[in-house]
Amino acid sequence: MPSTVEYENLLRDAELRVTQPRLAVLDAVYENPHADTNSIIETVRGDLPDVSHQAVYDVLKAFTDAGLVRHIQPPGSVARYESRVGDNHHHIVCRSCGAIADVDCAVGHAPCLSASNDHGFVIDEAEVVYRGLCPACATESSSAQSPRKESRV
Amino acid sequence: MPSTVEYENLLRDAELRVTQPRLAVLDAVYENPHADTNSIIETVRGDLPDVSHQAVYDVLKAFTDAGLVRHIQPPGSVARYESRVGDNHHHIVCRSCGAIADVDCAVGHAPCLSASNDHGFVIDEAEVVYRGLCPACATESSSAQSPRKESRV
DNA sequence: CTCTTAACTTGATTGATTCAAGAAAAGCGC
DNA sequence: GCGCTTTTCTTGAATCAATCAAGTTAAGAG
Repeated sequence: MPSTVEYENLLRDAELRVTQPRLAVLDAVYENPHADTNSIIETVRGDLPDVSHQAVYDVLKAFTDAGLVRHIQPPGSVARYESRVGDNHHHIVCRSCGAIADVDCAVGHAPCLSASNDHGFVIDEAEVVYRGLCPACATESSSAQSPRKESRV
Repeated sequence: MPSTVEYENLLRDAELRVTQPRLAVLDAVYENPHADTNSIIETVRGDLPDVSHQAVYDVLKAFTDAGLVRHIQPPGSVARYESRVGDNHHHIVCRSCGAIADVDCAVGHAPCLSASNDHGFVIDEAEVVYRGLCPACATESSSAQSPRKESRV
């Protein structure tokens, strides 16, 4: 949880003006990993009740362009944002509840960058989305041997 | 390009009723790899001008559930569909023009399934999205050495 | 040929995201 | 500190993929 001063420095280093909405959005993204835009808007309004949704959209776009936050788009979900940038990490999405967790690269160095047939494309990045069950949902579906109720999967 | 009879068999094998809209959608997906829903609707209407968009949505969902087609959601794009199913292949998306191509697994067997820290998730699939430049856009941006104009990347 | 059920049509609705125009305020130089 | 310029924010509307709902049609079983 960086301090306000640290947030201000982050903004200034990125050559972005320091404003209340921006500080609040930055804090919201740091405090809520993988939050969607709407959650961020609500979190921001906890501090600044009158911030417009448009401002948050604008700020998130500015942050993404500046590399301050990362914009991810898990299949079946709306846009989400995270503060962890600069490393090559991926995500796992729970099929059942949609929970998202960070996953470091399996192999130390960019793992899947070597495609077998790249069709002449110049590949510079590989993003991996793992699918599976989060601990809670996995426990639920495997331990719920009693067929009394449909386990929501 | 499978024949109509082959399409019919595909449908029957999947325990789906054979209808004109379904045959047309199936053909559209086979003929237009990675087409988005709207393109499919337009293609289908080339054969059957009065098909409703809702029918196409319904059919695509039924096909996806039955495993006849695969539903993909490249970041920054609407839903797309492809007929290549059953193998573990991935996609490369051009940053510049959005073109999509298939990419076989780098390593023969599910390449990135071994995450270093899975947070207790039970991982059963890994989908890789490669980002880069398609041959056309790569040529454009690298051969344009003259700095007269901003190369759009 | 009839019946049942799945599929399709029509029309409205949702909801994330974007667009547009004007008002506010950040940070510059003075 | 003070005004100026530019960016940022507010307000309000629009877009568009996707979904929902209710009624009609037609596929396939018997």
